[in-house]
Amino acid sequence: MLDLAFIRENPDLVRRGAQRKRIAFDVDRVLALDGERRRILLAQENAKAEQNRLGKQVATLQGDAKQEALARLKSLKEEGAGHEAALAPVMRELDALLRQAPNPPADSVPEGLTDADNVEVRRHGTAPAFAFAPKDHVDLMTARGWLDVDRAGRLGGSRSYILKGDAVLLEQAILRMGLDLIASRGFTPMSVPVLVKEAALVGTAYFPGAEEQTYKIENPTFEDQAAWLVGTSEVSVTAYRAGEILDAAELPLRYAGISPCFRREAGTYGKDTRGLYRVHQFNKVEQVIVDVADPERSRAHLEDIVRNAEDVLKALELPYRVVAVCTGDMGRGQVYKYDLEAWMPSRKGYGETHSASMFHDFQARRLDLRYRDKDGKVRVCHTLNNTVVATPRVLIAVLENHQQADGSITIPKALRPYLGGREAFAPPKA
RNA sequence: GGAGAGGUGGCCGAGUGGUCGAAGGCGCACGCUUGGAAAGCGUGUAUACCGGAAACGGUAUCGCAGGUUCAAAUCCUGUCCUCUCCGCCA
Repeated sequence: MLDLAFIRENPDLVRRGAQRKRIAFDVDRVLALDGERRRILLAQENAKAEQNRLGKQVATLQGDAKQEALARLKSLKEEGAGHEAALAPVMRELDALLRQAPNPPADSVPEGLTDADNVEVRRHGTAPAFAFAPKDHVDLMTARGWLDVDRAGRLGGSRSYILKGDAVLLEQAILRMGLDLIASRGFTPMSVPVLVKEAALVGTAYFPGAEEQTYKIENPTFEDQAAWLVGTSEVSVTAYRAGEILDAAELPLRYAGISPCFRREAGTYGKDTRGLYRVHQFNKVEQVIVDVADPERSRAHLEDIVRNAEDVLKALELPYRVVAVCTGDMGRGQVYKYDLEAWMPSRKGYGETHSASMFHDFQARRLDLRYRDKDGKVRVCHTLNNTVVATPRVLIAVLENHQQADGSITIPKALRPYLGGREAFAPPKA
């Protein structure tokens, strides 16, 4: 969410930002509503002020003077009710509009419409040149009894999967390696709720917007608001300190959330239907940073969390590239966004494995996540997040890239300590 | 699922109709005191919005929503959350 005062003072910047992101947003309507709001508010508060002043005197008054005061109070009360009635629809529309306001992208964000317009920033490693016909991860896994999609479908519907045997150990090894790496860089591991109240989704700016992509709970144990399953622990971790005024001395906060993630993937019928690329439930380690409202520091954090993710991909010995997500593909809240894409032989291309977002105060304002700076002034924080590692998608890259001519799969060195020192998975039994 | 207790400022905790944005304490900041420190003393210490160049003024906020009243932290209704006990279950 943008600050209303910011929109008031920078209407052109906001308008231009919305255009660049290809998001419809009526700045003029917001300005008109804001003016209306302030006009009514002033009248309402003046009436209320007189009411309060008079009300205090009433107790000391007698006879006619008292009756007169009471009559005046009555009319003031009616006047106040009138103002309130006039204000309500203005506020309702203004709040709704404000929640839709897109955060202007940084000047350096590449222009574009879709992910096809994203710009490659750098590339690491090269796609393996197989001297044999490489198998895709589904074949590699099925041959070993590691994957059962058919029975999973019966249990959990489409886009379900069951990992078995070494695939489970490999998955856990990858998650744990990622968690250890991020923890060693000062991020506090956090195991957080995946079942959350709607406020957390609204606060992190997923709602309104992503309701269709999110699983809603039919019978939550609380009734004050809807309950949902998060699509990423970013939601829980970023909202963790919501409503607090943080001490600048404890910033930046660095958290590493670990959780299952749930996504409905509505509207993706027929897309990525084979294998583990697009599933409804997966596991992820996520990095989140909360810091002071300083664009340069935020930018430095963004580069840091991208580097952390790159180091995970390097540890997995995967070729990858970093892309700067273009204006049309980046979403309402982000000021800048990088995707990291690992090489996936079966896709004959790079597939997204990480997504790093810099929000400035967009999420924090909704979350009411603030801090007191050196001068004692309360300010809204900046937030960022990025994947550390997510499975099973990354399994695709790991298994496919590391398959050998003899049918074995080499285990990246960084994972071996987590797999009892094994160096490779043997070829499947004939 | 059943029974009970409770939700007040950064924290503890007082407050049952106006003088309460809220006593007192702790914490924190600044100052005095001191060779230095502690103790002691003094002063200050919420957030949002509106108006104002500013000084400052106004409005709102005692879990949340609504009601009674000229006036609500205080009375009424609903609701959410937390805790304790019983039951059930992992």
